[in-house]
Amino acid sequence: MTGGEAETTTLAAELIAVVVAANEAAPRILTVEDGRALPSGPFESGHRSLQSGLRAWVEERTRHPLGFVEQLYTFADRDRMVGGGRRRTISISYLGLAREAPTAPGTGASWQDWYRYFPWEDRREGEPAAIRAMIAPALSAWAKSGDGGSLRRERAERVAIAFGLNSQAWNEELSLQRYELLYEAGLVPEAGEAAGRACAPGAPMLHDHRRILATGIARLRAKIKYRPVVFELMPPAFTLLTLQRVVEALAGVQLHKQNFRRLIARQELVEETGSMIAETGGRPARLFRFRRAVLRERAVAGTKLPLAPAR
Amino acid sequence: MTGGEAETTTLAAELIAVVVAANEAAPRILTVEDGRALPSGPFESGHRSLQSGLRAWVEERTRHPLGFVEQLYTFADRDRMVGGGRRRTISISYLGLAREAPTAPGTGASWQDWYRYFPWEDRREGEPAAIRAMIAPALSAWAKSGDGGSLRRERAERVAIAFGLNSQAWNEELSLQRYELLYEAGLVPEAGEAAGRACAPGAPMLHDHRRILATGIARLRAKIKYRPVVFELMPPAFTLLTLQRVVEALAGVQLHKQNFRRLIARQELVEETGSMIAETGGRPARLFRFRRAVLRERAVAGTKLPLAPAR
DNA sequence: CAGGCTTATGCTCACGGGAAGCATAATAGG
DNA sequence: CCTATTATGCTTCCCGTGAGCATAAGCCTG
Repeated sequence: MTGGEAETTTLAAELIAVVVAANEAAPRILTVEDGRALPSGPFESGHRSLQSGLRAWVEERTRHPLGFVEQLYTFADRDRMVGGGRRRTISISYLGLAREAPTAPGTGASWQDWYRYFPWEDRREGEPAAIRAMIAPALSAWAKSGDGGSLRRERAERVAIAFGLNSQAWNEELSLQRYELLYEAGLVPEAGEAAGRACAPGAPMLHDHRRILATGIARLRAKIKYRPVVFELMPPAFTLLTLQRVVEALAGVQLHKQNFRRLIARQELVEETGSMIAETGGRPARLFRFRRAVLRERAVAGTKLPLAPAR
Repeated sequence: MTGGEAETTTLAAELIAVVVAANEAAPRILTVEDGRALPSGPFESGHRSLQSGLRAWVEERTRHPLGFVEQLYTFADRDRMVGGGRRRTISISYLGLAREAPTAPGTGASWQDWYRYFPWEDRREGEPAAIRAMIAPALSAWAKSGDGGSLRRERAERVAIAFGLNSQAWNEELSLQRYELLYEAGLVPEAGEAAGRACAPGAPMLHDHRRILATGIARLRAKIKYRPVVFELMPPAFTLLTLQRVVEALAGVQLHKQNFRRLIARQELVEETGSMIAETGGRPARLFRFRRAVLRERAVAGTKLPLAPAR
């Protein structure tokens, strides 16, 4: 690993995208293969950079520019036989934010609610019944089945922290850890345990795409706490309640309304459009727009949302 | 980017490591080429995974295990001619934490203070003279030289935020943004501007290695605020002042002593070894060791250091 | 048209954590 | 014994956050 170009291995590179949109009801993700895979494809020599290849492709499908793109993680697949010899694939995953628009027909692309794949991540209506009824007991059983007391204790501790059991607080950023625990415990179909084994609710995906999606969820949930990225998902004008609903949909938790407004107001993230909207049957709400100026003012500094910092 | 294995491009993959150690005086980084480059090398087919290749190599040189390894960023180099055809190199950079130990002779590896490359990042003694005397004026001139008022304003704003000018607070996590500004403004040798142009102080590195190092610094400075990673850099037993000095060396700022201790104590990150040490000429200090148990207890949860969260 | 329902907004209060500083203890060196 | 230096305990002020109370302003129903 010192001298420059020694016997380098022949490799292929693949880009995988977690493209997120959102409405008040739920975050949405762009999928292919009838909802069973994330959009992905080879990194080609024509691409100027990793990111530009990804951008061009996604924008073509969604007909909307990706407002925000961020690298998630890079990993090397296990060896795969190609033709006669060995070749490894390096997969580079990205998180992108967009506005939902009809997908181009014939591409197999479609938008899906992300809680379809992770029902246990949605705590807006309180703890989902499936956690207490199935996931928690199954994970406890798995923890108890470990060899040796220290392994058992460690597993039990990880489960408690990740799922907020035993008086631990729920931390919405741990979506990846939760998926990994379920995988290790053989509670998701992707783990390929003996057929017939009971699995946690939630639609599976091909390969490790659900794992990548969990990574994207975790990253986005962490990011909205200190960067004004939610607005990439909002329409040009919106009410404060709509904004709150979208944040809640992403975070999977409910927020205190007055405090949410106070925080948004104090940071001057939005400005009034001047118009009002009355479509909810209640008092009409003012419409706001994102203050684009904050992107410059705080290009690198932060913002805050009323979600407790990750413990 | 839909169908699996279309015309994939032939690629090479390279691993680049930012390996950090630290003492009370300054953080140290592992370099090669007489301090002019970061250790790097091809990703070989023998490696089980990206990370394991990196680990093995570094541990061989430093004779110490890497306690903590984290991926930084992946990027694709511009096309490079290899033999007759085109080949692109994908570079995957990593941050690793280690304890400093003599490097194996003959490898060209050596440890260097990281402030040697980034003198402007060290504010432990207050704002370095070079910022006010040279960097700030040069960046202001660069901002004013932009075409168009909005570009000028944007540049001035970026400079002010990154370097804490105009009553902005200094944010130690912005080391990458600071380096990028200096690069854009042609104030570092790597930018390859017309020779003879005045440059900011600080030793340059080959290729884009100083940029990668800046990325590693930013990541580490952010990380120590919510994960107990500092202890990877500490000897088995240490005084609280030593711990504080190391944190200060990494963050490049001074901390309030009493508050630092209170925070460490409250989180139960350390436990007394029982012995004392008197080598400073003052009252003898108690020796502490890291409570390894917190790695399990808070495998995914956090810790806090008395560094203001990134605004 | 009154009353009820729903959503929007303003304001208060208590609590906890963080920033800064005061005060005291314990050692080495002249 | 006095001074310099470092260790440690405690207090005080301030501000952000969490949680609610109260009121405004529409729509809908009987």
